[in-house]
Amino acid sequence: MPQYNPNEIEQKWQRFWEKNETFKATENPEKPPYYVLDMFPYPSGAGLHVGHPLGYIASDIVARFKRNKQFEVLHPMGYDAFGLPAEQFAIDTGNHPEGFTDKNIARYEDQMKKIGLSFDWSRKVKTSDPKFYKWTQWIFIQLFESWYNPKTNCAEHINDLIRDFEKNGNTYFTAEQWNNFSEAEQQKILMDYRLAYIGESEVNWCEALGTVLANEEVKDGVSERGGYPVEKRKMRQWFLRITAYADRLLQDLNDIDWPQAVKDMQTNWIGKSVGAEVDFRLTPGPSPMERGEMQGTFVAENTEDGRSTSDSGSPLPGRGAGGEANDPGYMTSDKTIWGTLKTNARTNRKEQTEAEQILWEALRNSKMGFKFRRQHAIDKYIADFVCLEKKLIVEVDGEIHNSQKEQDEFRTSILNQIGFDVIRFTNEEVINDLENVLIQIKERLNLANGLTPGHSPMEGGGMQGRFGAENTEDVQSTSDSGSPLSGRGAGGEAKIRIFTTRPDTIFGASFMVLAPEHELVSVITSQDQKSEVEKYVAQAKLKSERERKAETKVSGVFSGAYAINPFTRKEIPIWIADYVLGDYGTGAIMAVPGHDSRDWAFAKHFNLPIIEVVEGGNVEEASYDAKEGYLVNSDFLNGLLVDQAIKRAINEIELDGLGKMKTNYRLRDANFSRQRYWGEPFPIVYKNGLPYPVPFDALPVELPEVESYKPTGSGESPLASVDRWVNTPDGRRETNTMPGWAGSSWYYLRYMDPDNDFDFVDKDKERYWKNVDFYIGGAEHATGHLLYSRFWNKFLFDRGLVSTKEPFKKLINQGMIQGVSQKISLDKRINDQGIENYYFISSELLKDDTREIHVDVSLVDNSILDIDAFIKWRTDYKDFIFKCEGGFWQNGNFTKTGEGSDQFRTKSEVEKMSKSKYNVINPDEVIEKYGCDAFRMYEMFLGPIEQSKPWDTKGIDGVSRFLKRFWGLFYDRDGNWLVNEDKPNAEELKTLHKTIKKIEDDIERFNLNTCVSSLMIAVNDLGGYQCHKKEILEPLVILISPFAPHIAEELWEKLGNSLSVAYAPYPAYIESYTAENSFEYPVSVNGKLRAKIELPLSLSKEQVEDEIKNMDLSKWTDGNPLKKIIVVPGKIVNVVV
RNA sequence: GCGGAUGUGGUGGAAUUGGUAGACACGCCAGACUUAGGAUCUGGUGCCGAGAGGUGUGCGGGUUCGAGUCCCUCCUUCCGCACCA
Repeated sequence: MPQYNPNEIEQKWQRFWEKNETFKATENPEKPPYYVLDMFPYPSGAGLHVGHPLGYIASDIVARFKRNKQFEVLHPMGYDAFGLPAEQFAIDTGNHPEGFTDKNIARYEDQMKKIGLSFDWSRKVKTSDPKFYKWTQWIFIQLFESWYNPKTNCAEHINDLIRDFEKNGNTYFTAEQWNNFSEAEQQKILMDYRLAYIGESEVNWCEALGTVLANEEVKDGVSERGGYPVEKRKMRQWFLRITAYADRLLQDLNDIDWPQAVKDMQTNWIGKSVGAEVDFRLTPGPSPMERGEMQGTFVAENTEDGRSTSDSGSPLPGRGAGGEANDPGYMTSDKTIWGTLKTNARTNRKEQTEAEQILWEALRNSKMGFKFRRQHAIDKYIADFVCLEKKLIVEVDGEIHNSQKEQDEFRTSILNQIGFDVIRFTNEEVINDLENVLIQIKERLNLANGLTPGHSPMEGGGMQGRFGAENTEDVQSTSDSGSPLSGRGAGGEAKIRIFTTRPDTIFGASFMVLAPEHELVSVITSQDQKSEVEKYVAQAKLKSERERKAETKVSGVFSGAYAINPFTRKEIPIWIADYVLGDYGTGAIMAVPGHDSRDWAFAKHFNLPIIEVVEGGNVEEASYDAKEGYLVNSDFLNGLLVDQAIKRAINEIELDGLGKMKTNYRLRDANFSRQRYWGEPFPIVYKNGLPYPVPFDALPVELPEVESYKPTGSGESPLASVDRWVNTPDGRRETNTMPGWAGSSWYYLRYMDPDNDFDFVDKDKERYWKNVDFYIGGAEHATGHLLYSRFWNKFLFDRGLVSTKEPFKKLINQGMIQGVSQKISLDKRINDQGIENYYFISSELLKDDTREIHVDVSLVDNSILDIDAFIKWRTDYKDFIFKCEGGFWQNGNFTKTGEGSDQFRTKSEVEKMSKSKYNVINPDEVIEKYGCDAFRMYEMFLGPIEQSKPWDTKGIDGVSRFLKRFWGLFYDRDGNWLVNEDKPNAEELKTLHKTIKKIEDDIERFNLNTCVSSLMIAVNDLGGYQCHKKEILEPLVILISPFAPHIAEELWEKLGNSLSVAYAPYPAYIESYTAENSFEYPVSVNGKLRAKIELPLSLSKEQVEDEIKNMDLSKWTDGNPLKKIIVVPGKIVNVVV
């Protein structure tokens, strides 16, 4: 084969590799393992464009290099096959998404194989394959059957927790109580601990489409398809308790070699802030109660989504101090407002409704077997009827309650927390069917039987309340904060709990701010401010999240209430403002305008006092936010540095019982449910409404065939309509499916052992490969996939299922390849007859105000437009004039009008590669023309992998020529074999060994662009020496093989080797060959390069100095004496005059 | 606003610990071979200047014998987060 014919040899070797399974990895104990992985591709219908292979080529080079370095290399590829485009295709066409997906996969694979990537295709996985998702389901069951033990900081089997409950109980219940709980009660409690749990969260519901939409399907508040309105709707969802791992996910970032940008993004996403929670007491000011208002009006306002920062939000109830929960039963009312409550209660008793009167007659005098009281104050509320012994509250609601369900729910949840069961009836129920009402009350009383009254919030129906309150998307999971109404009982005073990261500045807290959705807003608001506050809160609710984000101006309203700064003892006003977020911290802050810019802006706007407590700025001019400087105006903190003051303040706060040190996270638990067909079914069956995992031998739970992929209209997934699948002898199946990231969270483990039917990965194999050594992919996965996989991996590690803490040791984000668009300009001229004439104008004649249109890049060569091809493509322009410097073209004829070129030039611009810009480069075509070795090398040659850079097809000529020159070292133009057995000379050896060193160093650092350069230099040098020596060329073939594997295999074979070059040992670098014995020193005078002098490298500094002194430098020294000579051996000489 | 990245010839980029700025390649210019050139080969190519020389890594300042590289201020472009207490 005389001429270099890339297409021929590339096909030959690709077939060879496939047939011989050249890249099949084994768990070879003789070799060190190296795992190279590309991020899991989702096979989209569009196939690959030149941007996609960048990462694949880079990782392939690393994989091939490591094989030459005698590592056992695992380099697999597979597909993240579940996803929205396939779902949408199925909905649109009625065809099964699997066929669509498989077709796309085939296309992807075909393209990847043409690039000569050295994947071990025998390990291919596909997430939608039941053999794969069997184990995704299995891992889900492991999560379901695990809880996070905060004491060991480790996930443990839920059975360990159950055993502990059976033996020791927990803060809320005794062992005996636990053992007497019904199965349902136990399961509900355990749900608060499981790492996979059911909660409730808001989804994007589109009524018109009858379906739930993903965030990316919603644009500007309407559905992307059709533009229908989208509203938030609460749905029961599965969640994964990633928040339990928040701190470890953060800490272990230190141990992995990832781009700082990705680490920063994860750090930011987890959002840890350490500070203190501090209770601020309210001053005993006027409250709604004292104004004799009805109970309904002073029910604390519920947050919009039912979320509270209360203890009920904690998934780990056992963790907290739990103090508030153990209040003695006799203290049923809030002391601060007892006076008011008493008055109200008396009034209410006099003004009983008909229904209340009827019920009272049935309950009074222990007619039900237990003593009931009516209009009795409990906490901040007045209960219609209460049985204190059984802690059962009975409420009778009139019409008004229909409109305040949310408030009632909140009230119920608060009462549940302090241990009361609440049962509610309407007036009608009591009047029309008293008997049924009494039966229900009786049942509730019996349910509470056997429990010691008055101790646990978990007992009886209380659990339901707990559970209900917990099921919000934004569970403040890692929070173990107490109720916002804490302090009941213990202190007997109303408090507002704030979170601050700057407890040192507490003496500078001159006001407080509550989020508009804070539950105490309506409780504390004074009569005078009531209407204004209500108006503000209503406005804040109306504002969409978008508007609230866009809003920059300061807004807020005074509540009329005051609190006492626990350190200054001064009264400070409480404001309501939406710059404080309801779902972060406690939804309330102490405002320190001197040292927080937002507080400062607020204080300035509303003319509130600004107190300096840290020296270093001018708080009249701006807040001083820096954590540097000494404390002033702060009593016992005066003179301390900020760091010391923070510690001292927290210490003091804890000693005084005002609060405690506290860590907050922004991270939220991960929603794991999708209302879709095309995803992994949950291995869950509901018995009596409680979820149970299916037994192991029932796995995988396969996706059933469905009649239609269309949305059900009810918000449920299409699976819900398959009765025969949904209904099992054991109960009803979960009909949600798992999200796209389920499979991708652990796929890297499956590659280690893809066909195992008995385990998700064999333990020994997992211990051999451990984790991914080198991972490459796009930066868009920084906080999604990369965080979830770390979480799953840590979980599996905790449970002893994998052996490493982190899944991906080294990570690189590849940049994008941008397109170079070509544009031509359309100009307009009005001729004598006043008719508008449009014509195109060559770019060098360009004026500013022309209209530009994109031209397909294939019609442009070197910014010269092929006009004939253009008008063939866009026939609507066929009669247009194309004006050039020397004349114009029209209908294929050129009319010369003057001097200059007849070429029509385009304007180029770097843009994203996209169809609409006609700048997409198809790798298939490039490979067809230049060969895939040239394509691979050029992609690397463009620049550093991490950077985005434009694709310039012209540039590929450079590497194409290089490969031909390289070939030319082996064959002459007539196809004669040139390689000889001559001994290489020193120069040739130097070239070879410098290259060996350079390639090795650069690949280890992932500088693949400079590798290509150094190979070019080597080939240029050897070409210059006319070197055709086997001793030089054979090692060079190995050096080039990771980059251009096909040409390397071909020449390797021609050199007489029978085995693939893929496993040839990387040549050893021998330093002595590269040693120089002399150096041409650049000599600069006062830092400016003036002369050069060739000197032996063996000379000492002093000897070099002597040589310099003997030089004639007078031209540049102006006759001034040499002050100093600086000699850097082997580098430079600088003469100072 | 906060955080990160980035800025070097006409273009992509190189310069690994502070030591000859512009490697390698594209493009361009000139030449050779050729019926031809969108093939191949040779030479040249930061800018200003005829030259000597001057000047030059986003702007301005600093440290140093010496700065693309270190420090400070500001700016450009891109990405991420966005009232996180």
